[in-house]
Amino acid sequence: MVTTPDPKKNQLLAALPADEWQRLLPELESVEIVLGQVLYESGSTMTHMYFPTTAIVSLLYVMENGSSAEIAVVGNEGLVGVSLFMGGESTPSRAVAQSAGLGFRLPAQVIKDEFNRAGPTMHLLLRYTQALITQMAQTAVCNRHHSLDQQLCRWLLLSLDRLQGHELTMTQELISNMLGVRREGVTEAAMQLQAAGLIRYSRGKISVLDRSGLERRTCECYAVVKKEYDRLLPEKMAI
Amino acid sequence: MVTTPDPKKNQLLAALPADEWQRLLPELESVEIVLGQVLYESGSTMTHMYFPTTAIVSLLYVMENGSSAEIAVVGNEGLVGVSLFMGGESTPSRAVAQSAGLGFRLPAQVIKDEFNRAGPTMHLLLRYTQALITQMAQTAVCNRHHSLDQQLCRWLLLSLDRLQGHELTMTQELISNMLGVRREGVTEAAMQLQAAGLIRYSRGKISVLDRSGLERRTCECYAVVKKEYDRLLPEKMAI
DNA sequence: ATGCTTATGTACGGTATCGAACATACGATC
DNA sequence: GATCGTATGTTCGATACCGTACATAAGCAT
Repeated sequence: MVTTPDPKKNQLLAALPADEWQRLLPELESVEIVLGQVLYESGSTMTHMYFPTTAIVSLLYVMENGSSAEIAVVGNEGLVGVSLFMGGESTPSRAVAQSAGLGFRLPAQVIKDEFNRAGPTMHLLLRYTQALITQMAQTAVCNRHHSLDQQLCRWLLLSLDRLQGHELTMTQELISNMLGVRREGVTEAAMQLQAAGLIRYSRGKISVLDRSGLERRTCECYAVVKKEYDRLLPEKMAI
Repeated sequence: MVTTPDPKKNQLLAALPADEWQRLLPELESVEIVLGQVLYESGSTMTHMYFPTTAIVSLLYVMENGSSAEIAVVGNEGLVGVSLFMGGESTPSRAVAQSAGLGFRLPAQVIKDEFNRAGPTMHLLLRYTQALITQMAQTAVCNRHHSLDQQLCRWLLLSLDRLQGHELTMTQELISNMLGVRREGVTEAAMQLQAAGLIRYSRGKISVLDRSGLERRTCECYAVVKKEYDRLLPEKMAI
Protein backbone atom coordinates (compact mmCIF):
# COMPACT_ATOMS: atom_id res chain seq x y z
CA MET A 1 0.00 0.00 0.00
CA VAL A 2 1.58 3.24 -1.15
CA THR A 3 0.90 6.15 1.12
CA THR A 4 2.22 9.64 0.85
CA PRO A 5 3.52 11.35 3.96
CA ASP A 6 0.76 13.62 5.19
CA PRO A 7 0.98 14.97 8.73
CA LYS A 8 -2.76 15.56 8.79
CA LYS A 9 -3.23 11.81 8.78
CA ASN A 10 -2.18 11.91 12.40
CA GLN A 11 -5.24 12.99 14.30
CA LEU A 12 -3.36 14.95 16.94
CA LEU A 13 -1.44 16.93 14.38
CA ALA A 14 -4.64 17.43 12.43
CA ALA A 15 -6.32 18.83 15.51
CA LEU A 16 -3.79 21.59 16.05
CA PRO A 17 -5.10 25.13 15.62
CA ALA A 18 -3.75 27.09 12.68
CA ASP A 19 -0.91 28.98 14.33
CA GLU A 20 0.34 26.00 16.31
CA TRP A 21 0.30 24.08 13.07
CA GLN A 22 2.26 26.77 11.27
CA ARG A 23 4.83 26.84 14.00
CA LEU A 24 5.40 23.09 14.11
CA LEU A 25 5.13 22.22 10.44
CA PRO A 26 8.69 23.27 9.54
CA GLU A 27 10.04 21.13 12.36
CA LEU A 28 8.14 17.99 11.41
CA GLU A 29 10.32 15.29 9.95
CA SER A 30 8.75 12.53 7.92
CA VAL A 31 9.96 9.10 8.93
CA GLU A 32 9.44 5.59 7.70
CA ILE A 33 8.99 3.13 10.50
CA VAL A 34 9.87 -0.49 9.77
CA LEU A 35 8.43 -3.55 11.45
CA GLY A 36 10.13 -4.21 14.76
CA GLN A 37 11.85 -0.84 14.88
CA VAL A 38 12.49 0.35 18.42
CA LEU A 39 11.51 4.00 18.79
CA TYR A 40 12.84 4.13 22.30
CA GLU A 41 14.30 1.71 24.72
CA SER A 42 13.34 1.29 28.35
CA GLY A 43 15.03 3.97 30.42
CA SER A 44 16.67 5.72 27.53
CA THR A 45 16.38 9.45 27.07
CA MET A 46 14.09 10.25 24.20
CA THR A 47 15.33 12.46 21.41
CA HIS A 48 12.08 12.72 19.47
CA MET A 49 8.39 12.46 19.82
CA TYR A 50 6.69 10.36 17.14
CA PHE A 51 3.34 10.89 15.47
CA PRO A 52 2.40 7.75 13.52
CA THR A 53 0.24 8.18 10.46
CA THR A 54 0.10 4.68 8.99
CA ALA A 55 2.46 2.87 11.37
CA ILE A 56 1.35 1.23 14.62
CA VAL A 57 3.54 1.26 17.70
CA SER A 58 3.32 -0.96 20.76
CA LEU A 59 4.36 0.19 24.19
CA LEU A 60 5.62 -2.82 26.03
CA TYR A 61 7.37 -3.80 29.18
CA VAL A 62 10.09 -6.38 29.05
CA MET A 63 10.73 -8.34 32.22
CA GLU A 64 14.05 -9.47 33.58
CA ASN A 65 13.40 -13.02 32.41
CA GLY A 66 12.69 -11.83 28.88
CA SER A 67 8.93 -12.20 28.88
CA SER A 68 7.01 -9.17 27.81
CA ALA A 69 3.59 -7.59 27.74
CA GLU A 70 2.05 -4.79 25.78
CA ILE A 71 0.54 -2.05 27.85
CA ALA A 72 -0.82 0.17 25.09
CA VAL A 73 -0.99 0.65 21.35
CA VAL A 74 -0.44 3.88 19.48
CA GLY A 75 -1.47 4.59 15.93
CA ASN A 76 -2.52 7.64 13.97
CA GLU A 77 -4.76 8.71 16.83
CA GLY A 78 -1.82 9.41 19.09
CA LEU A 79 1.83 9.97 19.74
CA VAL A 80 4.78 8.12 21.16
CA GLY A 81 6.81 9.74 23.90
CA VAL A 82 4.48 11.35 26.42
CA SER A 83 7.22 11.32 29.05
CA LEU A 84 8.96 14.09 27.13
CA PHE A 85 6.38 16.62 28.18
CA MET A 86 5.40 14.85 31.37
CA GLY A 87 8.86 15.68 32.59
CA GLY A 88 10.47 12.29 33.05
CA GLU A 89 12.35 12.25 29.75
CA SER A 90 12.29 8.47 29.83
CA THR A 91 10.08 5.59 30.94
CA PRO A 92 10.58 1.92 31.80
CA SER A 93 8.69 0.85 28.69
CA ARG A 94 9.90 0.10 25.19
CA ALA A 95 8.24 1.38 22.02
CA VAL A 96 8.30 -1.08 19.12
CA ALA A 97 6.73 -0.83 15.69
CA GLN A 98 4.06 -3.49 15.49
CA SER A 99 3.10 -2.56 11.98
CA ALA A 100 5.37 -0.84 9.45
CA GLY A 101 4.33 2.49 8.04
CA LEU A 102 4.88 6.19 8.03
CA GLY A 103 4.93 8.84 10.66
CA PHE A 104 6.41 12.14 11.65
CA ARG A 105 8.63 13.21 14.45
CA LEU A 106 9.60 16.33 16.32
CA PRO A 107 12.82 16.96 18.21
CA ALA A 108 12.40 16.76 21.97
CA GLN A 109 13.17 20.41 22.54
CA VAL A 110 10.64 21.59 19.99
CA ILE A 111 7.78 19.73 21.58
CA LYS A 112 8.83 20.78 25.06
CA ASP A 113 8.90 24.43 24.03
CA GLU A 114 5.54 24.14 22.39
CA PHE A 115 4.12 22.38 25.43
CA ASN A 116 5.43 25.04 27.77
CA ARG A 117 3.48 27.72 25.99
CA ALA A 118 0.61 26.18 27.93
CA GLY A 119 -1.73 26.71 25.03
CA PRO A 120 -4.04 24.48 23.02
CA THR A 121 -1.24 22.07 22.14
CA MET A 122 -0.56 21.39 25.78
CA HIS A 123 -4.18 20.67 26.52
CA LEU A 124 -4.45 18.44 23.49
CA LEU A 125 -1.38 16.44 24.50
CA LEU A 126 -2.64 16.09 28.04
CA ARG A 127 -6.04 14.87 26.96
CA TYR A 128 -4.35 12.33 24.75
CA THR A 129 -2.23 11.24 27.68
CA GLN A 130 -5.31 10.69 29.75
CA ALA A 131 -6.75 8.50 27.03
CA LEU A 132 -3.51 6.53 27.02
CA ILE A 133 -3.73 6.13 30.78
CA THR A 134 -7.19 4.68 30.38
CA GLN A 135 -5.90 2.19 27.86
CA MET A 136 -3.13 1.08 30.21
CA ALA A 137 -5.43 0.76 33.17
CA GLN A 138 -7.94 -1.24 31.19
CA THR A 139 -5.14 -3.50 29.98
CA ALA A 140 -4.24 -4.20 33.59
CA VAL A 141 -7.83 -5.17 34.36
CA CYS A 142 -8.16 -7.22 31.19
CA ASN A 143 -4.99 -9.14 31.97
CA ARG A 144 -6.46 -10.00 35.29
CA HIS A 145 -9.95 -11.05 34.35
CA HIS A 146 -10.41 -12.02 30.74
CA SER A 147 -9.64 -15.03 28.62
CA LEU A 148 -6.98 -15.19 25.98
CA ASP A 149 -9.75 -15.55 23.45
CA GLN A 150 -11.29 -12.24 24.41
CA GLN A 151 -7.98 -10.52 24.67
CA LEU A 152 -7.03 -11.61 21.19
CA CYS A 153 -10.26 -10.12 19.87
CA ARG A 154 -9.55 -6.92 21.70
CA TRP A 155 -6.03 -6.81 20.33
CA LEU A 156 -7.21 -7.36 16.78
CA LEU A 157 -9.76 -4.60 17.13
CA LEU A 158 -7.21 -2.18 18.53
CA SER A 159 -4.97 -2.88 15.56
CA LEU A 160 -7.81 -2.69 13.10
CA ASP A 161 -8.81 0.73 14.38
CA ARG A 162 -5.35 2.00 13.59
CA LEU A 163 -5.06 0.52 10.13
CA GLN A 164 -6.36 1.20 6.68
CA GLY A 165 -8.17 -1.89 5.46
CA HIS A 166 -8.77 -5.09 7.33
CA GLU A 167 -5.52 -6.96 6.86
CA LEU A 168 -2.76 -7.28 9.43
CA THR A 169 0.79 -8.44 8.79
CA MET A 170 1.49 -10.21 12.02
CA THR A 171 2.60 -13.69 13.01
CA GLN A 172 1.08 -15.48 15.95
CA GLU A 173 4.49 -15.49 17.54
CA LEU A 174 4.54 -11.69 17.56
CA ILE A 175 1.02 -11.48 18.88
CA SER A 176 1.97 -13.81 21.70
CA ASN A 177 4.80 -11.45 22.67
CA MET A 178 2.40 -8.55 22.77
CA LEU A 179 -0.20 -10.34 24.80
CA GLY A 180 2.40 -11.92 27.02
CA VAL A 181 1.21 -15.47 26.43
CA ARG A 182 2.51 -18.60 24.71
CA ARG A 183 2.51 -18.77 20.97
CA GLU A 184 0.52 -22.02 21.13
CA GLY A 185 -2.17 -20.25 23.04
CA VAL A 186 -2.54 -17.70 20.29
CA THR A 187 -2.68 -20.49 17.71
CA GLU A 188 -5.58 -22.11 19.50
CA ALA A 189 -7.47 -18.90 20.01
CA ALA A 190 -6.90 -17.88 16.40
CA MET A 191 -8.16 -21.24 15.16
CA GLN A 192 -11.35 -20.73 17.05
CA LEU A 193 -11.83 -17.27 15.59
CA GLN A 194 -11.18 -18.68 12.14
CA ALA A 195 -13.59 -21.55 12.71
CA ALA A 196 -16.18 -19.00 13.74
CA GLY A 197 -15.62 -17.20 10.47
CA LEU A 198 -14.37 -14.01 12.09
CA ILE A 199 -10.85 -14.02 10.66
CA ARG A 200 -8.74 -15.82 8.10
CA TYR A 201 -5.01 -16.15 8.38
CA SER A 202 -1.99 -17.81 6.92
CA ARG A 203 1.67 -17.32 7.54
CA GLY A 204 1.72 -13.87 8.99
CA LYS A 205 -1.31 -12.41 7.26
CA ILE A 206 -4.52 -11.98 9.16
CA SER A 207 -7.70 -10.85 7.42
CA VAL A 208 -10.56 -9.70 9.56
CA LEU A 209 -13.76 -10.94 7.93
CA ASP A 210 -16.31 -10.01 10.53
CA ARG A 211 -15.46 -7.01 12.60
CA SER A 212 -18.69 -6.84 14.52
CA GLY A 213 -18.32 -10.52 15.30
CA LEU A 214 -15.05 -9.71 17.03
CA GLU A 215 -16.74 -6.91 18.91
CA ARG A 216 -19.40 -9.25 20.16
CA ARG A 217 -16.82 -11.78 21.24
CA THR A 218 -14.39 -9.49 23.03
CA CYS A 219 -14.69 -8.25 26.58
CA GLU A 220 -16.04 -4.90 27.64
CA CYS A 221 -12.50 -3.51 27.84
CA TYR A 222 -12.42 -2.63 24.18
CA ALA A 223 -15.57 -0.54 24.31
CA VAL A 224 -14.62 1.21 27.55
CA VAL A 225 -11.35 2.41 26.08
CA LYS A 226 -12.84 3.35 22.75
CA LYS A 227 -15.54 5.38 24.39
CA GLU A 228 -12.99 7.20 26.48
CA TYR A 229 -10.83 7.99 23.46
CA ASP A 230 -13.87 9.37 21.66
CA ARG A 231 -14.81 11.43 24.67
CA LEU A 232 -11.36 12.88 25.22
CA LEU A 233 -10.40 13.26 21.58
CA PRO A 234 -13.51 13.95 19.54
CA GLU A 235 -13.23 14.18 15.77
CA LYS A 236 -14.11 17.84 15.83
CA MET A 237 -11.81 18.77 18.61
CA ALA A 238 -13.05 21.75 20.59
CA ILE A 239 -9.72 23.08 21.70
CA MET B 1 -2.96 6.61 66.23
CA VAL B 2 -3.70 10.29 66.68
CA THR B 3 -2.38 12.45 63.88
CA THR B 4 -2.81 16.16 63.48
CA PRO B 5 -3.70 17.53 60.08
CA ASP B 6 -0.50 18.78 58.51
CA PRO B 7 -0.46 19.47 54.79
CA LYS B 8 3.31 19.07 54.71
CA LYS B 9 2.83 15.41 55.40
CA ASN B 10 1.75 15.11 51.81
CA GLN B 11 4.95 15.03 49.81
CA LEU B 12 3.55 16.88 46.83
CA LEU B 13 2.24 19.72 48.94
CA ALA B 14 5.50 19.76 50.84
CA ALA B 15 7.41 20.11 47.60
CA LEU B 16 5.62 23.26 46.51
CA PRO B 17 7.78 26.39 46.35
CA ALA B 18 7.03 29.13 48.83
CA ASP B 19 4.71 31.32 46.80
CA GLU B 20 2.71 28.43 45.36
CA TRP B 21 2.36 27.18 48.87
CA GLN B 22 1.18 30.55 50.13
CA ARG B 23 -1.37 30.75 47.37
CA LEU B 24 -2.85 27.31 47.93
CA LEU B 25 -2.73 27.09 51.70
CA PRO B 26 -5.92 29.14 52.32
CA GLU B 27 -7.81 26.92 49.90
CA LEU B 28 -6.73 23.64 51.45
CA GLU B 29 -9.45 21.87 53.33
CA SER B 30 -8.56 19.24 55.87
CA VAL B 31 -10.62 16.07 55.46
CA GLU B 32 -10.95 12.82 57.32
CA ILE B 33 -11.18 9.87 55.02
CA VAL B 34 -12.92 6.77 56.36
CA LEU B 35 -12.34 3.20 55.31
CA GLY B 36 -14.22 2.38 52.13
CA GLN B 37 -15.06 5.99 51.36
CA VAL B 38 -15.47 6.64 47.66
CA LEU B 39 -13.61 9.81 46.65
CA TYR B 40 -14.95 9.61 43.16
CA GLU B 41 -17.02 7.22 41.17
CA SER B 42 -16.28 5.92 37.71
CA GLY B 43 -17.31 8.51 35.14
CA SER B 44 -18.38 11.11 37.63
CA THR B 45 -17.15 14.68 37.40
CA MET B 46 -14.67 15.39 40.13
CA THR B 47 -15.26 18.30 42.43
CA HIS B 48 -12.02 18.12 44.40
CA MET B 49 -8.51 16.90 44.18
CA TYR B 50 -7.33 14.97 47.23
CA PHE B 51 -3.93 14.94 48.86
CA PRO B 52 -3.74 12.08 51.36
CA THR B 53 -1.47 12.52 54.34
CA THR B 54 -2.16 9.43 56.42
CA ALA B 55 -4.96 7.86 54.36
CA ILE B 56 -4.35 5.42 51.49
CA VAL B 57 -6.55 5.42 48.41
CA SER B 58 -6.95 2.70 45.80
CA LEU B 59 -7.75 3.42 42.20
CA LEU B 60 -9.75 0.52 40.91
CA TYR B 61 -11.78 -0.56 37.95
CA VAL B 62 -15.04 -2.32 38.49
CA MET B 63 -16.21 -4.61 35.71
CA GLU B 64 -19.74 -5.11 34.51
CA ASN B 65 -19.95 -8.43 36.32
CA GLY B 66 -18.88 -6.81 39.58
CA SER B 67 -15.34 -8.12 39.74
CA SER B 68 -12.71 -5.50 40.29
CA ALA B 69 -9.00 -4.82 40.15
CA GLU B 70 -6.78 -2.19 41.60
CA ILE B 71 -4.68 -0.33 39.09
CA ALA B 72 -2.76 1.96 41.43
CA VAL B 73 -2.38 3.06 45.04
CA VAL B 74 -2.08 6.61 46.26
CA GLY B 75 -0.81 7.67 49.64
CA ASN B 76 0.98 10.67 51.06
CA GLU B 77 3.37 10.63 48.11
CA GLY B 78 0.65 11.61 45.67
CA LEU B 79 -2.78 12.91 44.86
CA VAL B 80 -6.12 11.62 43.73
CA GLY B 81 -7.75 13.16 40.68
CA VAL B 82 -5.16 13.67 37.98
CA SER B 83 -7.87 13.82 35.32
CA LEU B 84 -8.84 17.23 36.67
CA PHE B 85 -5.74 18.82 35.25
CA MET B 86 -5.30 16.30 32.45
CA GLY B 87 -8.48 17.73 31.02
CA GLY B 88 -10.87 14.82 31.14
CA GLU B 89 -12.63 15.85 34.36
CA SER B 90 -13.51 12.21 34.96
CA THR B 91 -12.12 8.73 34.43
CA PRO B 92 -13.53 5.21 34.27
CA SER B 93 -11.88 4.30 37.56
CA ARG B 94 -13.15 4.53 41.10
CA ALA B 95 -11.16 5.90 44.02
CA VAL B 96 -11.76 4.12 47.32
CA ALA B 97 -10.10 4.59 50.67
CA GLN B 98 -8.18 1.44 51.42
CA SER B 99 -6.94 2.74 54.72
CA ALA B 100 -8.63 5.38 56.85
CA GLY B 101 -6.78 8.55 57.65
CA LEU B 102 -6.40 12.21 56.98
CA GLY B 103 -5.84 14.27 53.92
CA PHE B 104 -6.48 17.60 52.30
CA ARG B 105 -8.44 18.65 49.31
CA LEU B 106 -8.66 21.52 46.88
CA PRO B 107 -11.67 22.57 44.82
CA ALA B 108 -11.38 21.58 41.19
CA GLN B 109 -11.23 25.13 39.93
CA VAL B 110 -8.43 26.10 42.29
CA ILE B 111 -6.18 23.32 41.13
CA LYS B 112 -7.00 23.98 37.49
CA ASP B 113 -6.15 27.63 37.84
CA GLU B 114 -2.93 26.83 39.59
CA PHE B 115 -2.05 24.26 36.95
CA ASN B 116 -2.72 26.67 34.14
CA ARG B 117 -0.13 29.07 35.45
CA ALA B 118 2.21 26.55 33.88
CA GLY B 119 4.69 27.00 36.69
CA PRO B 120 6.42 24.68 39.13
CA THR B 121 3.13 23.25 40.37
CA MET B 122 2.24 22.09 36.89
CA HIS B 123 5.54 20.36 36.39
CA LEU B 124 5.32 18.74 39.76
CA LEU B 125 1.82 17.42 39.08
CA LEU B 126 2.87 16.12 35.69
CA ARG B 127 5.88 14.31 37.05
CA TYR B 128 3.68 12.71 39.66
CA THR B 129 1.28 11.67 36.92
CA GLN B 130 4.08 10.00 35.04
CA ALA B 131 5.00 8.06 38.15
CA LEU B 132 1.38 7.00 38.45
CA ILE B 133 1.40 5.87 34.83
CA THR B 134 4.40 3.70 35.57
CA GLN B 135 2.59 2.11 38.46
CA MET B 136 -0.42 1.31 36.29
CA ALA B 137 1.66 -0.12 33.49
CA GLN B 138 3.64 -2.28 35.86
CA THR B 139 0.40 -3.50 37.40
CA ALA B 140 -0.72 -4.62 33.96
CA VAL B 141 2.49 -6.57 33.46
CA CYS B 142 2.37 -8.00 36.96
CA ASN B 143 -1.19 -9.18 36.47
CA ARG B 144 -0.04 -11.00 33.40
CA HIS B 145 3.09 -12.68 34.59
CA HIS B 146 3.38 -13.05 38.33
CA SER B 147 1.94 -15.34 40.94
CA LEU B 148 -0.62 -14.34 43.50
CA ASP B 149 2.04 -14.90 46.11
CA GLN B 150 4.34 -12.32 44.60
CA GLN B 151 1.53 -9.90 43.97
CA LEU B 152 0.43 -10.08 47.56
CA CYS B 153 3.97 -9.23 48.66
CA ARG B 154 4.00 -6.32 46.27
CA TRP B 155 0.67 -5.11 47.51
CA LEU B 156 1.76 -5.27 51.13
CA LEU B 157 4.91 -3.34 50.33
CA LEU B 158 3.00 -0.66 48.46
CA SER B 159 0.73 -0.22 51.45
CA LEU B 160 3.58 -0.30 53.91
CA ASP B 161 5.38 2.48 52.05
CA ARG B 162 2.36 4.69 52.53
CA LEU B 163 1.81 3.98 56.19
CA GLN B 164 3.32 4.93 59.48
CA GLY B 165 4.34 1.77 61.27
CA HIS B 166 4.06 -1.78 60.04
CA GLU B 167 0.47 -2.66 60.77
CA LEU B 168 -2.35 -2.73 58.23
CA THR B 169 -6.05 -2.82 58.98
CA MET B 170 -7.24 -4.94 56.13
CA THR B 171 -9.22 -8.15 55.74
CA GLN B 172 -8.27 -10.78 53.22
CA GLU B 173 -11.61 -10.23 51.58
CA LEU B 174 -10.70 -6.61 50.86
CA ILE B 175 -7.27 -7.54 49.61
CA SER B 176 -8.84 -10.04 47.23
CA ASN B 177 -11.01 -7.28 45.78
CA MET B 178 -7.97 -5.12 45.22
CA LEU B 179 -5.94 -7.85 43.62
CA GLY B 180 -8.91 -9.11 41.64
CA VAL B 181 -8.63 -12.69 42.92
CA ARG B 182 -10.61 -15.00 45.17
CA ARG B 183 -10.57 -14.45 48.88
CA GLU B 184 -9.47 -18.06 49.38
CA GLY B 185 -6.46 -17.43 47.21
CA VAL B 186 -5.40 -14.58 49.46
CA THR B 187 -5.90 -16.81 52.52
CA GLU B 188 -3.54 -19.40 51.11
CA ALA B 189 -0.92 -16.90 50.07
CA ALA B 190 -1.15 -15.12 53.42
CA MET B 191 -0.75 -18.40 55.27
CA GLN B 192 2.44 -19.07 53.40
CA LEU B 193 3.78 -15.64 54.22
CA GLN B 194 2.90 -16.17 57.86
CA ALA B 195 4.50 -19.60 57.88
CA ALA B 196 7.62 -18.01 56.45
CA GLY B 197 7.61 -15.54 59.33
CA LEU B 198 7.15 -12.50 57.12
CA ILE B 199 3.78 -11.38 58.45
CA ARG B 200 1.37 -12.11 61.22
CA TYR B 201 -2.34 -11.53 60.94
CA SER B 202 -5.66 -12.09 62.60
CA ARG B 203 -9.09 -10.80 61.81
CA GLY B 204 -8.28 -7.80 59.75
CA LYS B 205 -4.97 -6.83 61.28
CA ILE B 206 -1.78 -7.59 59.41
CA SER B 207 1.61 -6.98 60.96
CA VAL B 208 4.60 -7.01 58.73
CA LEU B 209 7.42 -8.67 60.63
CA ASP B 210 10.07 -8.90 57.95
CA ARG B 211 9.92 -6.24 55.34
CA SER B 212 13.06 -7.21 53.52
CA GLY B 213 11.77 -10.77 53.39
CA LEU B 214 8.76 -9.50 51.48
CA GLU B 215 11.06 -7.59 49.17
CA ARG B 216 13.01 -10.72 48.42
CA ARG B 217 9.87 -12.68 47.76
CA THR B 218 8.04 -10.22 45.54
CA CYS B 219 8.55 -9.77 41.83
CA GLU B 220 10.67 -7.10 40.20
CA CYS B 221 7.58 -4.95 39.67
CA TYR B 222 7.79 -3.42 43.11
CA ALA B 223 11.37 -2.23 42.67
CA VAL B 224 10.80 -0.93 39.15
CA VAL B 225 7.96 1.30 40.30
CA LYS B 226 9.71 2.43 43.45
CA LYS B 227 12.80 3.40 41.52
CA GLU B 228 10.73 5.39 39.08
CA TYR B 229 8.91 7.22 41.86
CA ASP B 230 12.23 8.11 43.43
CA ARG B 231 13.59 9.30 40.13
CA LEU B 232 10.58 11.42 39.24
CA LEU B 233 9.85 12.71 42.74
CA PRO B 234 13.09 12.96 44.67
CA GLU B 235 12.98 13.94 48.34
CA LYS B 236 14.69 17.20 47.64
CA MET B 237 12.63 18.14 44.67
CA ALA B 238 14.52 20.34 42.22
CA ILE B 239 11.59 22.26 40.85
C1' DA C 1 -21.88 -17.61 79.30
C1' DT C 2 -24.64 -17.44 74.94
C1' DG C 3 -25.40 -16.53 70.55
C1' DC C 4 -24.31 -13.87 66.32
C1' DT C 5 -21.53 -11.92 62.89
C1' DT C 6 -17.61 -11.93 60.46
C1' DA C 7 -12.93 -13.55 59.29
C1' DT C 8 -10.36 -17.25 58.16
C1' DG C 9 -9.37 -22.25 56.91
C1' DT C 10 -10.24 -26.51 54.12
C1' DA C 11 -11.60 -29.37 50.47
C1' DC C 12 -13.29 -30.62 45.91
C1' DG C 13 -13.48 -30.91 41.04
C1' DG C 14 -13.06 -27.85 36.96
C1' DT C 15 -10.57 -25.00 33.64
C1' DA C 16 -7.21 -22.00 31.47
C1' DT C 17 -2.85 -21.53 30.67
C1' DC C 18 1.87 -23.18 30.87
C1' DG C 19 6.26 -25.60 29.26
C1' DA C 20 8.14 -28.68 26.35
C1' DA C 21 8.54 -31.62 22.56
C1' DC C 22 7.36 -32.67 18.24
C1' DA C 23 4.53 -32.79 13.64
C1' DT C 24 3.02 -30.52 9.56
C1' DA C 25 2.84 -27.36 5.93
C1' DC C 26 3.54 -23.16 3.37
C1' DG C 27 6.30 -20.46 0.42
C1' DA C 28 10.57 -18.49 -0.80
C1' DT C 29 14.98 -19.72 -2.94
C1' DC C 30 18.10 -22.29 -5.48
C1' DG D 1 10.68 -29.19 -8.30
C1' DA D 2 13.78 -30.05 -4.27
C1' DT D 3 15.27 -27.79 -0.19
C1' DC D 4 14.97 -25.11 3.76
C1' DG D 5 13.42 -21.80 7.05
C1' DT D 6 9.62 -20.35 9.32
C1' DA D 7 4.75 -20.40 10.58
C1' DT D 8 1.36 -23.08 12.36
C1' DG D 9 -0.81 -27.33 14.51
C1' DT D 10 -0.87 -31.13 18.06
C1' DT D 11 -0.08 -33.46 22.17
C1' DC D 12 1.26 -34.28 26.97
C1' DG D 13 1.34 -33.66 31.81
C1' DA D 14 1.86 -29.90 35.23
C1' DT D 15 0.17 -26.00 37.73
C1' DA D 16 -2.21 -21.98 39.29
C1' DC D 17 -6.20 -20.32 39.95
C1' DC D 18 -11.30 -20.67 39.90
C1' DG D 19 -16.19 -21.61 41.92
C1' DT D 20 -18.55 -23.69 45.31
C1' DA D 21 -19.52 -25.49 49.59
C1' DC D 22 -18.76 -25.92 54.04
C1' DA D 23 -15.93 -25.87 58.63
C1' DT D 24 -13.79 -23.36 62.27
C1' DA D 25 -12.83 -19.61 65.13
C1' DA D 26 -12.35 -15.00 66.88
C1' DG D 27 -14.51 -11.04 68.64
C1' DC D 28 -18.83 -8.54 69.82
C1' DA D 29 -23.33 -7.84 71.93
C1' DT D 30 -26.69 -9.35 74.94
